[in-house]
Amino acid sequence: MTNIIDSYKGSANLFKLLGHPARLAILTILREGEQCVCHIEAMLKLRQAYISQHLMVLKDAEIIADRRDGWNIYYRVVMPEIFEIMNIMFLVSGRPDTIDHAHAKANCPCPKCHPEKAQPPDKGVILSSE
Amino acid sequence: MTNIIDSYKGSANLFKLLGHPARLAILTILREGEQCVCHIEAMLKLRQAYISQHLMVLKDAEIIADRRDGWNIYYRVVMPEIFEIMNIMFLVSGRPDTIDHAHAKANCPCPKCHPEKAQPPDKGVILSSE
DNA sequence: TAATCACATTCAAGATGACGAATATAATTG
DNA sequence: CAATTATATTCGTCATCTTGAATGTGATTA
Repeated sequence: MTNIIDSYKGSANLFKLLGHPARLAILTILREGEQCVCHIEAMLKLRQAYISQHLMVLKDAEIIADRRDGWNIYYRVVMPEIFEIMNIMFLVSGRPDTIDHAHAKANCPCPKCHPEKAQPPDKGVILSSE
Repeated sequence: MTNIIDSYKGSANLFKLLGHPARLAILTILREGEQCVCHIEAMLKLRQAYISQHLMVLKDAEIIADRRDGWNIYYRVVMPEIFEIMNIMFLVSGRPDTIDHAHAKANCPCPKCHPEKAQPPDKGVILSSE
């Protein structure tokens, strides 16, 4: 523990998590704010279980956190410095640091992507309740 | 290749290289300029062959480059952005981004660490015979 | 040219990570 | 409560990474 090498383990472990293209893609999707799993699924066209596995890894490392809202679970980044790191790396690697969400919204069933379904108009239009 | 995930592979591969404590330590040692392998060896107290293996990996990725001078081979970082990335990560992980070279110089036999041997003042005076 | 020095390379076993398949769970709806 | 929806977890196999041991190589010196 008093070893020089060991003192780099924490940083190395975080870098290791960033060393996977799917996880970099997921984090980029979360750059503009929280998103549900189905949105990520629609964006990346990867199996849901596979995405969940990566989300679990990122959550264990406390890079992201989740929040449930009804059927959906929304993930968000809670370690914003990660984006600064990614920015520089994307610059070096010649990769744009943003990603287009538009085309995914059509395929994502969550209420965030379909606000018109969020408050079913025929339910009795409760504009303000308790 | 037209895949979103694939477009992150380049960045991911670089992150993967940073995902190893020994490599982070080596890069930190090179932060202040080129160093020979024996210096890194003296700093980290790791086997020479092991260090060479990591240096090879970093060189293949064109993060570092080498230069031979007599018996010694000096390595230097040729991708300075890597330090900006490491700076941020070390800040997040609570690790100082510098490393003390002083104690290693005593154990490193290279002429850079022992300038007095670099230019023998008088070749005739042999204080201790072989 | 043989010995020495600094460093590189190869090999192999063990450890870790990736990822598909199948299954489980919590919230919601009817 | 049963069915459905969104998401999580477990398991097993295959691939990659790690790391020690042994050995090879180029530059230098005697």
